[in-house]
Amino acid sequence: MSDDQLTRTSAPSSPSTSRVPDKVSLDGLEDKWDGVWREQGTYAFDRTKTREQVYSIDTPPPTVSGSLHVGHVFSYTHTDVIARYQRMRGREVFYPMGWDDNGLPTERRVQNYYGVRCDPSLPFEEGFTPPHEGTDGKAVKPSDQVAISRRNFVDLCQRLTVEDEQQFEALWRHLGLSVDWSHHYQTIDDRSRAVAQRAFLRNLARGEAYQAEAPGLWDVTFQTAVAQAELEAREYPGHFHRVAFRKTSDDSPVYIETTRPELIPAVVALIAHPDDERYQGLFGSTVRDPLFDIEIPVLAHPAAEREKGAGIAMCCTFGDLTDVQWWRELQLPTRPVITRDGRLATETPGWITSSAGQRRWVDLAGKTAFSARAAVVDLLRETGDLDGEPTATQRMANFYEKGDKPLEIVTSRQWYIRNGGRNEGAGEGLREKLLARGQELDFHPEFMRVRYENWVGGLNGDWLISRQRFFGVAIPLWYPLTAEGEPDYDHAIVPDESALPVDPSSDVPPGYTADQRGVPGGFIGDPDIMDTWATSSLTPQIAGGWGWDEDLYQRVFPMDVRPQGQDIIRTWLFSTVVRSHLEEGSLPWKHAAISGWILDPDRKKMSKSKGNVVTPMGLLEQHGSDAVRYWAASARLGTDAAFDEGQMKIGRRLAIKVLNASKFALGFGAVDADARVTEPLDLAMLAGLAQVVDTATAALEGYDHTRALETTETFFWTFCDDYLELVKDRAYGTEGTDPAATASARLALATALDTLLRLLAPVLPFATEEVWSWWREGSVHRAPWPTSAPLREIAGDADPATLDAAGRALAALRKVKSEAKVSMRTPIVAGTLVVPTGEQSRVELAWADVLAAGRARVELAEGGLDVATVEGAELGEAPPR
RNA sequence: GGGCGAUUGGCUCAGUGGUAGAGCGCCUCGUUCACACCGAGGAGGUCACUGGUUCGAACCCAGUAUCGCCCA
Repeated sequence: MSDDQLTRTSAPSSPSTSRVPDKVSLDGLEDKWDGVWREQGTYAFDRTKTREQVYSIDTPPPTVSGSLHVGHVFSYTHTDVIARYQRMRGREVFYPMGWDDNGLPTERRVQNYYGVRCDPSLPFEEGFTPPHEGTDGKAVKPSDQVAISRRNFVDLCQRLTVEDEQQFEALWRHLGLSVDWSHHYQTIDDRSRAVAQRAFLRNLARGEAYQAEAPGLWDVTFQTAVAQAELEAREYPGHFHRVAFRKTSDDSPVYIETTRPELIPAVVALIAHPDDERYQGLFGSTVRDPLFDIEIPVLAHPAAEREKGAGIAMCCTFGDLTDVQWWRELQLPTRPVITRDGRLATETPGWITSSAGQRRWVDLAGKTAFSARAAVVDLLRETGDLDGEPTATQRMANFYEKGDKPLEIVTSRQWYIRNGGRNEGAGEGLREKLLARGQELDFHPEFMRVRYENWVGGLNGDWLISRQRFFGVAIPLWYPLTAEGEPDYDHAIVPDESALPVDPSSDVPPGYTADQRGVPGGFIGDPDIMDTWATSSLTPQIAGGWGWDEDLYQRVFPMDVRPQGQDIIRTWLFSTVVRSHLEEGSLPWKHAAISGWILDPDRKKMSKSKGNVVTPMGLLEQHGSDAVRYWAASARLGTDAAFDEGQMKIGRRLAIKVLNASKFALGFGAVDADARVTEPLDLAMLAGLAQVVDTATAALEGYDHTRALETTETFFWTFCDDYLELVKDRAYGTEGTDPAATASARLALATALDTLLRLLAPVLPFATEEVWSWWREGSVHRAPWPTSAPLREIAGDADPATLDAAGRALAALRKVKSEAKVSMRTPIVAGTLVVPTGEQSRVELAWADVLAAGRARVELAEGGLDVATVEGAELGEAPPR
């Protein structure tokens, strides 16, 4: 530590040559340094630090049952650059890693990997052995899957995710993420489940969680309710069917157009726009449907689209969300025909009373929506009420993001959490408060804020959190059973917080005994689990120890930054803001750092389904982790980046350059203790470096790692190509060189290197650490971030332009040789170097170095040209090798 | 349909009012003791388009086109 303090405020201590290797290489640095960092606890979080001293990161927990792809490497590198910078700035960085192993992706992966499926009605089987251990990615057909109990299934989920997590950790370590691996969590582990359940119970106690029997979006494939945040609107092919309804008064036809004729038995009204002149006479009258003799009113509502189809719509239970709106606002009856498996009910609905209608229903009962549609069309052809042929159309339909059938709308009892989507009860004014939270949050880049605002502004309901799945965090409630054996949902039984996590399907609620489960007068557990976001929205609380390590929690919450992708602003970011607002009355973090997409060379988003994903580990091994990190760090937050292996090669080149230039700069042995930087060129270089330090620091403070890297990199290449060449002879102490000038060069080299290594450390942790180990104690990643003050102290009023001018002068000398097609070792024995007007005095300051580096004996003059040139150059003989 | 972002040399991208930049690629040359996973030099662009503001526009304003994304 004292060594670090020394380097920060004064010239670096003397480099020792003993540890500079003869041959340098990037190969093997990842394993070498990961091992050292692990052993020395380089990234261990010191929990004695106070909140002001801590920089805390709410790391995205990757979905462990998926596979990591290049996009993960990309965005996680952005976070790590921030983490490393903040650590060097002196903040104690809280950088945990979580695994998201809760939810449908894990369920599906377990089904495929082990060849099983969950049947909650089955009993637990001790010592169960699954039929498969990995199926090479091939899905086992559902009919061949072995049905097992929920507990057996969950056991397999946890078994598999442990294996996946090991692979993920290995990749992150290889990439060099400076995570404290002792702080890790799984979204399905006991603590996460306890946090999710505790937060839910507190929402419940404050009235922010409520249950409702309401129409909701339902996926018939997965047989679960779906929240607004999980919707995806997609084009879906269908047909418009022009169907005649009959006026009750005179049997004359009223034509409607529908894409879902199978819902005719669920019709509750025909609805047109109140201003639509065509239907003024019909409002208030009734019509009958053509097949089932259901009498329905014709009503007016402004949501009816006049331009669409016939301008009058069939309102059913429920074809789309507009139907739900009409049902609610016009207080229409409920006539559900679609069941939760997506089929029409088997029993004849009570509202179909005519014998003809009942006969027709028999043709439809139990059919899928798709088959029923065909059957209805046949019936309409028979009765002659289908006008013309159905015409093809593309309509927008709502899909569950992981599903491939359009969502149905079914009525069910579900739990909701207030999120500002309904302005009532505990949700009153909530939307505005959450919009204000969005204003409070620093988005990087700033324009990502509008995605948050668009989403919050467009919410049309509260957050539905119940999911009818098996693997997840259970809703921690039981319901008393009445004497008739019916659940009393209004008097939910809650567990004590100290008992969390609970599993209502096996745990017994307070005040009951196990044998009362399912018995009249006894109890029943809520069978559902929570939406995965209901847990993931609490990652700051989970990672921070909310409820089980309050001491830690108060040191890290609210966190400093949430890094994440732009695609989940509406889900993860928003839901986390909601939970933190409800629970803590604050934002969960100060900053949101939003990474862009990785695009393949055709500018398409890279994804597994497109088959263009590259394996991250292979990439790291091929190019080296520093190289891949360089590519990632070259892309700014919020900006999509091309997958560009060329950029990785440039990164590799830079990392190798760091090793080689360091070898040179450190290769002169110890610098005398009384050495001073005195030569104008050396002072100018350090003055330029001071500017770079300021620019890079300001950029990183503003979450602009790209600018920091670019500035540092540009300077570093000038340092290598010009400065090193210019001072080489002097640094070597070539015969006739003033020893003080030699000492000046050597000290300046060491000073600059010390600073450059620290500037590059966040992006190139392996190469910089390797070099640091040659001549420094401890880790560069725990060294202080450089400041410009000590550099300026040395450089005084030196002008960085001196180095630029000297570099251009040297280039002019090189050009002479290049155009003469001779070796750079060839001397220039005569001529005049003419530099642009005003530059002569600068070049003079470094004239001896310029002549030495250019192997030149020429005069110096200035003239009107804007580039330095050599006039009357005479070349000598290249010295023999 | 509304919104956000992008459009600069073959490629990937910097550049927010003052004479167009970098790297890669390309061409030419060079085994110099830090570096051939190298070095040096060079060629290459009417800054998507149309108007406007300004002494001056890649940059500001209005509109158009194309691409990507978000929301309906």
